[in-house]
Amino acid sequence: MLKAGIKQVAKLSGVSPATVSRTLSNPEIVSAATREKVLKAIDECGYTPNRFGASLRTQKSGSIVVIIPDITNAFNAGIIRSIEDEAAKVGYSVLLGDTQRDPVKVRHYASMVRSGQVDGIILFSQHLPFDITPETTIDQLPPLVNSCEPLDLDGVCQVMVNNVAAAKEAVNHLISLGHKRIGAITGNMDTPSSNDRLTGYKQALAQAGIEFDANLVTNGNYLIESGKTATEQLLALSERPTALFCFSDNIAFGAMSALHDAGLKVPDDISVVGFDDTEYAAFMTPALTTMHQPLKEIGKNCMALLLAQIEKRPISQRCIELPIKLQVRRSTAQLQQ
Amino acid sequence: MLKAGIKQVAKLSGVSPATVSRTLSNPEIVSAATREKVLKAIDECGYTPNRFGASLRTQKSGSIVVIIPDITNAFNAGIIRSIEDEAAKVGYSVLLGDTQRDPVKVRHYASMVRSGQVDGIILFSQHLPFDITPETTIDQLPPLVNSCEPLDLDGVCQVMVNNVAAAKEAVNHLISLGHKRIGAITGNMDTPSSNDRLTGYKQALAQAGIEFDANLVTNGNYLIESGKTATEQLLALSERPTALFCFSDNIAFGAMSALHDAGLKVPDDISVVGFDDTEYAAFMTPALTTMHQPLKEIGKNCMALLLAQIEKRPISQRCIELPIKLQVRRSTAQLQQ
DNA sequence: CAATTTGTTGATAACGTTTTCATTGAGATT
DNA sequence: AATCTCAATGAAAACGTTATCAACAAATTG
Repeated sequence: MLKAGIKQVAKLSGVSPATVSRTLSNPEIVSAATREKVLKAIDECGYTPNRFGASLRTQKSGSIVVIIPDITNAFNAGIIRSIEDEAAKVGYSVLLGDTQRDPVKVRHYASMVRSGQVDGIILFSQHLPFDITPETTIDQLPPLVNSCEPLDLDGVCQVMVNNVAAAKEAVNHLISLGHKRIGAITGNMDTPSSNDRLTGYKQALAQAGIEFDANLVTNGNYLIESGKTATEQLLALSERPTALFCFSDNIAFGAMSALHDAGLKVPDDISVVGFDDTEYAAFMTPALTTMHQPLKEIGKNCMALLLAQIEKRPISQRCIELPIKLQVRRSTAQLQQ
Repeated sequence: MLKAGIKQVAKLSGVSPATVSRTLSNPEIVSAATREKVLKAIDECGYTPNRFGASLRTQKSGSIVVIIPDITNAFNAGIIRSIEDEAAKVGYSVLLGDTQRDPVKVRHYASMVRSGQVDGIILFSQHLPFDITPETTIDQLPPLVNSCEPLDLDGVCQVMVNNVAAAKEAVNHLISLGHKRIGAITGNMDTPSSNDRLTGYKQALAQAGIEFDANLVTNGNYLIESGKTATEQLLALSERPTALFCFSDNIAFGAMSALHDAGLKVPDDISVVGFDDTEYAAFMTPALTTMHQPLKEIGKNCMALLLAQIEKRPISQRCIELPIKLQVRRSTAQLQQ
């Protein structure tokens, strides 16, 4: 029951280590007879190839790291699950790079590609975790795909969602229901996603000829709590909004809580729309109207794009934009006069 | 800018590779002068030690895998975040073993310890993912800690919560409010946690002299949806329950949704208690009374116990039971006559 | 029948570390 | 002065694979 190496297997089956290796990685180039012998020996001594030996030789780790601000967030968790799923299908392992927004941790995880511990990075952040000079070209970077929070660097593989358009669609929905005083509760304003959604909000307003009122936008941080406190602030306004555009479902969840506490009925007294369409959305009371994000597709595309880079395959489209669509439920209604 | 190895550093600083290695892992045994030289050279050529070279030599990967049924679940996500945090502190990486309850994936991830890819396993499952014979002794197993869903094997390190006692406390709370017809919505009944909670439920009932009514327990699966459908079933009973004990917050969330649809007010018409105290609990309407699980502590203890095994330190207490306490909020109230 | 191709296999050399062991020289002890 | 100790270093041998290259037999071709 001692840990068996490739040499033991070789000896046991009467072939060379090379042949054992071939039997495992290129079965078709070894004769049926020897293959059988080797397989039997492997089974007999319970041999499992040592990853480090192989990796050291091939310079491939078979792992990737996903650098993500907070695994606890349902949106992030959904994507990472999809990534894990796709990675597993192609024999890759996923290292969890939960950073809690700590730049030190981000860099730590990013450095793993230098030490060879991972073959590539999926990055959910707008900050490139490397030091680069202006002369640095894209192909000097390690395999990397950037998702959801675009970083400002041409040529990097990205899988995104059009946050401006999505926000616009969300707000247009409210406008079409007769709302004019539409509050907005943002996520962290240091993220591109939140900025883009704010831009979309403004564009929708402008297009409908509604004047932008800075008092109606309150900054949150994508967390439930912030949705609640922001809503309380908005309700304290002398002229309160008749609808709320929340930049995440979590925020909407907090908002609903605050609205209930204030004795307001959704959607009769006030409409609310969320963003993400997490699994909670459909079960809120009332069921939340929200922008549906294609988590599964995001993960899938991230992994595909990363794999192409790792395997140095040509990539036709380095920038993938996934559709995001409005999921209308019961939390929005025609404005009551 | 080519990737530098230890040999380049050695040449650049005029020492041997051995000294470079020592400078990095045992700085104190190399003279200050050479240390400085080496450090300067390292900095100059941007050297990062190759993980595989080191791991091959030391037979240590510096990684662990956490095998968990579903990262999307807020409870699981909370624990894994804590594990990642603790692991990072001691220089370990966390491989994400999200299995979606697929035994094949469980075994795949478990096998990583055999291939050397990870040094240990944190397992959230009641099934041991190895083939063992009756003669197998504990110290033949790889470093392993089992959490939340106890596996039936003496001597394995475990960090647990007393689900029987916790459930009992939850139900006693309802009983103390005058409830007698208390519905239960279970999680997956193939898990020990759910069975234990059901046991606790029955014990509390028995202790209060309330007869157990099988009609009042409905099987869910820890997901929101199941909470909703289970509640609908319970409400269809000729004599419906006056309180609901939900085996997870997600279930409670689904239950609240169903109750609202049925026009019932919580807690006036029916009380609800959950289990987990996820971040959503406090913001439900009404705020959910629930059993608080110490996610952070669970993760912390898991990692500590695993590390002790990896480093072959003596372990005084192999079985850790963490306290779980009732968090009373607004979803439970005195039974109205 | 000789020449060439094809299909299998083995020997061997890396891959990049760490660690053991031996060596050196300087300072301390007799 | 001769020996001993000790700290600092280097040489070299692993760790367990895989890939290259050469070798050999068998099969095909001219």
